[in-house]
Amino acid sequence: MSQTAPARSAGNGRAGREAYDLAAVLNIAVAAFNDHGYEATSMGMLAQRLGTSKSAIYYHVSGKEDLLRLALDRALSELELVLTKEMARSGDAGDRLRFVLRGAVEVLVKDLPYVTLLLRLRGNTEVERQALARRREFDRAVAELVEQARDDGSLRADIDARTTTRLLFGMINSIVEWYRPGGPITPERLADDVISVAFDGLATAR
Amino acid sequence: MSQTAPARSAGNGRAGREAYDLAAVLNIAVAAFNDHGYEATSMGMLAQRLGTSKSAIYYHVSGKEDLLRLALDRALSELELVLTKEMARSGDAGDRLRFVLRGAVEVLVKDLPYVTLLLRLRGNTEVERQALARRREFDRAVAELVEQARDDGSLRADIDARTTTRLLFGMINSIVEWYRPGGPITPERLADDVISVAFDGLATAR
DNA sequence: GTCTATATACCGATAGAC
DNA sequence: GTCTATCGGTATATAGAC
Repeated sequence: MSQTAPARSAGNGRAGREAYDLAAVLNIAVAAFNDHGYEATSMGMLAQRLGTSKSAIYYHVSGKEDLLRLALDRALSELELVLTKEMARSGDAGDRLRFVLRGAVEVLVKDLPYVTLLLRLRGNTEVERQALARRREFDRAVAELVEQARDDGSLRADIDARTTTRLLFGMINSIVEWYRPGGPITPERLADDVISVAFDGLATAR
Repeated sequence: MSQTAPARSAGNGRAGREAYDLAAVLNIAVAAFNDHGYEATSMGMLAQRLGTSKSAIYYHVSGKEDLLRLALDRALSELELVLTKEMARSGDAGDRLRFVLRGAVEVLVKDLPYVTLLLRLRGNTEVERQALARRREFDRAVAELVEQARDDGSLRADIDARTTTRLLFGMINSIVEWYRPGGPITPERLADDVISVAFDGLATAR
């Protein structure tokens, strides 16, 4: 666990310096993990990027795995929030599926480095395995929506639901490998394009 | 470089034992790299999986990075072969694009562990960076096909070609994360489904 | 070709001064 | 809160016997 538990409460006056530090450490760490891979990133490299020493980092977090855990929790919480919002909606399964996919793209863009880290997990440690379990649960919930949409007749039924879900996620998740905010494509346009390609395909309109 | 250069020449009589050994080492290594990540895989782990010692491995290859280089070369050579075959074909750009995508899916399934390793590279070492450069060249060639197909009118033009190519690859490449040969979906069916979803979309036929 | 033993370097993490 | 110095462990890779 982090040694600076109140770090997440923002706007706590002058004591906010600690919160900024933890956030800065986490941002730098996630960027380094994504650049070189989690295992290939040493605490020494993080210290170098932060312009401090290894010990200074250990004051803020209990270790390298703690940084990973905090980062993954942020990504997973944001994704799970999309499902929470979805459950409060009306509409048929097709509409709700579109809502979730759009929400996933938005989270992916908003917290790009954090979601990138999540999507590259290999399950080497217990922290990673627990994160993967949470991610699988998210995937399972979306897969259920896909099945409902299929039963409703809004999705084609000649391809099985599991394959459909996986190809959908494959397309969406791959966004972290190339999309960079601030480029020519806005997040809204990106979400539109993804959903349009997924549902209507690339071929010229029939 | 490998110390057993003639290892690739198959069918060389009784001396074929060395070839088998190198192939076995490579297969085990690639599997381990995919399970734990390249950096997180130690030579000791490979020795354990092979039932020998670290030194025995160093007799066959010059080091851990040599194993990575051999594995990536195999995956890249197979993918590049698809483009070579494509250039000898006639037909419009749309047909040729479908041919390349189908070929990519087939290579991906046939050499699943090797392509998986390729797709997970981070570019930490020179070997990885050179492999990434070759992969980018492959991607660029396919992107060119996409543009031609767009100009021909066989692909929709309301989404830019780069985004189209990336979403296509995202869907195809994600196959390594879930597809397992020997399951209920044959490679041919998989290729059909991927191309069908990519071109016609998931929505019920209009 | 494979083994044990080891050289050398770097890893994550800690101690203790300031 | 950050520093230098260092611990114990493990990594890649090699030496030399067999």
